[in-house]
Amino acid sequence: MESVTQPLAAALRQNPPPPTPPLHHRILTATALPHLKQIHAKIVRSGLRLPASFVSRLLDASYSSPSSSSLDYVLSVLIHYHTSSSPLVNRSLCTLARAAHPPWTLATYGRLRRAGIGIDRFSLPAVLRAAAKCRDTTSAVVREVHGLSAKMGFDADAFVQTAVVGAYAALGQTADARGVFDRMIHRDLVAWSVMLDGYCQSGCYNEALLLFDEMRSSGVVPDTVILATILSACGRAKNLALGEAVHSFILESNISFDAYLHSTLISMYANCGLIDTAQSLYDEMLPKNQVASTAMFFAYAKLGQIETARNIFDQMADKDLVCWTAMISGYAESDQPNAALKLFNEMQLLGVKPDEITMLSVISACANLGALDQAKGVHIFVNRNGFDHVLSIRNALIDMYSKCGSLADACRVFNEITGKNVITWTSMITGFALHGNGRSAIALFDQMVAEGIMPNGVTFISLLYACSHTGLVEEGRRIFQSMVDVYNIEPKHEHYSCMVDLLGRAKLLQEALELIESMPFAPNVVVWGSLLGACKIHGDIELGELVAKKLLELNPDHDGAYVLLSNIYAKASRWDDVRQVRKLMKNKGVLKEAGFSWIELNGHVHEFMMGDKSHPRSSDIYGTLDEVVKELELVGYSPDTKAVLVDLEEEEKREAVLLHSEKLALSLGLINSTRGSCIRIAKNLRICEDCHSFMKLASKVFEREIVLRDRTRFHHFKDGVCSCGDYW
DNA sequence: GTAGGGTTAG
Repeated sequence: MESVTQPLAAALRQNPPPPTPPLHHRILTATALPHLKQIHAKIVRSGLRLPASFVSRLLDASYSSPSSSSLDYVLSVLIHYHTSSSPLVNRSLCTLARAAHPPWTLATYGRLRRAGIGIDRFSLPAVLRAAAKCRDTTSAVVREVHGLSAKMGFDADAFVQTAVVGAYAALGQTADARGVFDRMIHRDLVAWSVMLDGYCQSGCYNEALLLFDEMRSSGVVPDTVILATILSACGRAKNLALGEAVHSFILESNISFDAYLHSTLISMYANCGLIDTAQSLYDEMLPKNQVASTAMFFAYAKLGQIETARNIFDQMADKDLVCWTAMISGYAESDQPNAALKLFNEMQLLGVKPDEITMLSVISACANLGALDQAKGVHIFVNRNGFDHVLSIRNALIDMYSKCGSLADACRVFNEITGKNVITWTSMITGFALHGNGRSAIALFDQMVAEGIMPNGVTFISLLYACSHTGLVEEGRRIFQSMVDVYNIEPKHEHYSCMVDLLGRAKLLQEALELIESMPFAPNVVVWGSLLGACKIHGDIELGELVAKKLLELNPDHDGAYVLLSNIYAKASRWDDVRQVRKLMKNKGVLKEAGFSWIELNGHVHEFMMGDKSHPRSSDIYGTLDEVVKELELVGYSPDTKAVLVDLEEEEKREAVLLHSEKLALSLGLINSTRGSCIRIAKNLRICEDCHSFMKLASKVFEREIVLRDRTRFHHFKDGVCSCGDYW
């Protein structure tokens, strides 16, 4: 302190400002830190006593331009001026804890304790809040403060104990929080509220709802804060019955219907699928606030009514970060990654700074787009904006890189992470699975378990998927068994679906059917769909008909069922049956999802439909395609018209096959690349057999590595072979 | 102590 203030004081002496206002006036008005420090030094020298309000301003100024030297300064002031139970100490800790400098609060707390300065019932909650906010804190700090609070005799102090509950809950230690809560002698509404919210923050909505029940039976009457928390939990847990009960309770109790409750009700009904109820509540709301509007449009976005969502979004006068993020996420989840990225750019042009949640949606959009250059751009943005050490973001980056075809980049991000969680491992396992590297996926799983990370249900979906795409039948069976026997995870539809896929692909159709019949719950469309896919691969008409029937019983509009069934018939040249299925589809208004491919060149995404002529370089593309076909025919390529599933003349079929969208994308890629380089193509449906052979030959003849992402996996074509080993 | 946006799979 001396070294900082003395030169300034000296400067002051040498060059005193001529019409100096009286010292007491300056004490009352100064706000800038250097100025305050000068006055501080003067007062210290003059032996005057410092007014508390001045010290308080001095501290505020120090916190507003934080650095380690200003922290030292704060401490020296505090240590110099403290009294045994100083409100100033508490205020400092609170300010530090709120000012997004939680590690400093902890450091300050430690040094104050060492200096023997009073820590009392008011300082402990501030320290706890800081501990809970620190990203890397384990519960050790909370445990320490918790122990200290007991030692100091605050175990019956509702204020302190509520803070302990809140701190454990904020770290996700809901069991510890609940333990403290249960031992509290006096529980006020705030204590209930903190515990309820703690459950909700950790995603334990059902526990929250149970606790709410308990609260009501113990005669505690909820207030609006608690009701809002509970309604939100009902929405997230999709517990419509309780949500409606709470709604009635609010109406019956004449509780004032404030904006909080109104927005929460809208979001509860929307989350429970009652969009019309949500809409009429929203219509009644005047004025409509940002929260309610965001809840409303996000609900439409989740229902796939993205245009309705966008209309509400566009009508909003003020849009905060949550609002932008919700719309970006809405596009990302609705398979419109380009729109999501476009909106992200617009948001930034308006000067709105993204947070971690925004970035997660943007990264996910980029993953779905599958464009590597854009992905790298997003990664650079993440690094430049200080998101690079956030675990959830790094996890999302692993997924993004693997879905953009660069397993190497995904591995790099993975290897740099210390403190990997189950999502980190699962994302990497999924990466290997997507690229057909089943052995690596299993090896990574073993390593994960060896490092003491518990797999979850999603981990097993990825693992089984990896086995299925590599044909590792025996390993798949073993993993499925260990999931139940060793890890005690109940297999769900998704797991059975992967197993059916695994067995079905390996031509074990009967075993797959038996597995479905042995399921402890009714199979859904996805499970039957996996079996139908296998019937198509192996041309099993009889079983295929049966499975398609089951599928259509569950969902008469399932386009996949019709398409696969007609493919099965087409493969066997049963054109009458094909026509009949197509007629049925037409009558029912079921549309086949249109196939398209896209390719990224210099950060620009080019999209192609089958036979698309809308590209500006269309004539070059078709010219190139003709030459490519000629060259490939020299090395034995002949269009495999089995892939054409409509009854056409042979020549027409040949043309149809040659117009597949991925071939157009490849032609554009060839025009824009040189020998030895890599061409990356993505496709929304699965690649057909003819395009697969075409890509293999093209990779050899034109000396390009071709990385093609289809609906379910990656194919890396190089030197005439594909990484999938033709097993897909 | 309160409402709206989130990463792995599908």
